[in-house]
Amino acid sequence: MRKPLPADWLAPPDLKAASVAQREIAALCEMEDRFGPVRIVAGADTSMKWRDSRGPIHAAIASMMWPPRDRLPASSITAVPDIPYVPGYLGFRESPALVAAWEALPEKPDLILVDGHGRPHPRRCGIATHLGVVLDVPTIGCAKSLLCGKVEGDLGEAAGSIAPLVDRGEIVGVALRTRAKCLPIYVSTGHRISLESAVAWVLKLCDGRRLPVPIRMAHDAANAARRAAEHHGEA
DNA sequence: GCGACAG
DNA sequence: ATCTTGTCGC
Repeated sequence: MRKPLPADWLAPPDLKAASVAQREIAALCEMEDRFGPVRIVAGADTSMKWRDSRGPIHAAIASMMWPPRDRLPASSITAVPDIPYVPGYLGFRESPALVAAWEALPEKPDLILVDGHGRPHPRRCGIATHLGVVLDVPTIGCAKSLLCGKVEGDLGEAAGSIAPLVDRGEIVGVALRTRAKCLPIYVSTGHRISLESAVAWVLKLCDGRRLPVPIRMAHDAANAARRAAEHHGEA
């Protein structure tokens, strides 16, 4: 059994305490491969009303069997976050709902691709790292834009091209051209996986798309949950 | 002090 | 973070 989670890791009283929690989580983040055979791979994402940073969010985790890629029923839940969106604190806004979605899953995934950064974060604790350490599950961060750091060198035009993402002298991730003639995505270690393995998994799961299929699946499931809630007269 | 800022 | 329609390129 694991040690019980510090309350501040998911519900700190203020952003000061949140920053302390992020440094604690970052210290426990593992950037080496530590997982067995992957039988189920998942994507995690949330949806909300446009520009409504205070209302409810809809979190979803969508899984597929690996390697046959058969999709499993997604787990989605609706909850009101403790905080609005604040750059650098996304984990505290979305992780509690994603943890609830995880707990509702009949079969737990062996690897989760998270919509957002892992290591490329001011305190090295993006949502992918946050969720990975809290759940003690291997996670990969996949973001569509930068929070911090800069891409070094030139990114090739071909699909599969990578360029290091450096922040304060540290390689925290890579810009990855998952598809020719598309903007790159930013891939990073979330927890219990190396950057090299993270890139390999993302490429395997993109299937001609800019974003990995599991993330797209989670995105669709979260949107479906939001529309279902709106259809019931909420918000 | 100023600017930048995942979702 | 969302939504819609048309349009363009491979």
